[in-house]
Amino acid sequence: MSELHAPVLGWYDEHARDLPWRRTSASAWSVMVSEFMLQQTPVNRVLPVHEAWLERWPTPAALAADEPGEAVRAWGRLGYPRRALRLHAAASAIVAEHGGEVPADKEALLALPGVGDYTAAAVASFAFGRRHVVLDTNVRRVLARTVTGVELPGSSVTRAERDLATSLLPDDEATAATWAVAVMELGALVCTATSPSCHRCPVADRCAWRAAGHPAYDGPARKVQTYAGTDRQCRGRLLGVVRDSEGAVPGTRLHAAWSETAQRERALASLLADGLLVRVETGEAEPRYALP
DNA sequence: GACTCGTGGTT
DNA sequence: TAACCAAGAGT
Repeated sequence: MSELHAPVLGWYDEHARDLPWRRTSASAWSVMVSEFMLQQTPVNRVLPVHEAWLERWPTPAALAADEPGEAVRAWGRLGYPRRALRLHAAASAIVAEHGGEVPADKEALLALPGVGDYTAAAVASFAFGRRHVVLDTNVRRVLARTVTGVELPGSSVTRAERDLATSLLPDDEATAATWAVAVMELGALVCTATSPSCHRCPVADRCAWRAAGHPAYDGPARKVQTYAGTDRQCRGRLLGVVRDSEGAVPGTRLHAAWSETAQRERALASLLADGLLVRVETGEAEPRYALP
């Protein structure tokens, strides 16, 4: 038992947020939906969409029976709308291959569309109490600071990092599952990226980064994600036009949404390639575009 | 590994 | 205010 366990578990017991997907009444499907939505997206923006989603599609079968375009529409402005498409595809796979029940095995979860190492471990751990290393940006930051003594983890997960996380995972299955969510919560609420609240941290007295005097990050420059004027912004603008419309939208509407032709055409082509939009032949000269 | 893929709040 | 960042996945 690491000396980090007891204080972190105790802190979590007292300070954990009451999130819908954490309640004992929450289904594995609720947990899985939350994990898809939380990929690169803050909790506060996920909450209302998650609630509406579960009310409309309480099971994987319910979602699979609906059009993928409806998932894209219900995704709203969460961002990265391909996640909506993948969640729909994952629901279909769960119906086709798992009898409509979210699988509990990490390997089975990993085989689903849109489920990577993090999400597979998170669903197995949070929904089914399985023992897995759940390594997200929060956990990586907490371990980087408390154990390694640096402000921030590197750009990608290293072998050493995974070994460290594995060595800290409690042996007992139930304790391991609670530990996973507790470390994550500590990173989300206290050991935050830009302004950590060390005075509220249960392991501040044994934090290597704090003991070293909070040395600043000195690794390679972290990539800054620009947005204005990018293809991503253009795609978002175009998809938004169709998402907020009743039926198929004529190309002129897209033209009005983004004036630069070359970029608009490129973005439209990529949206069609991703399956986020489909071309609807009208018999007229001008094609229309709709959700799939 | 490096890149792409949305959106909006915070500093 | 421009930069930073938020429970990653897929190519």
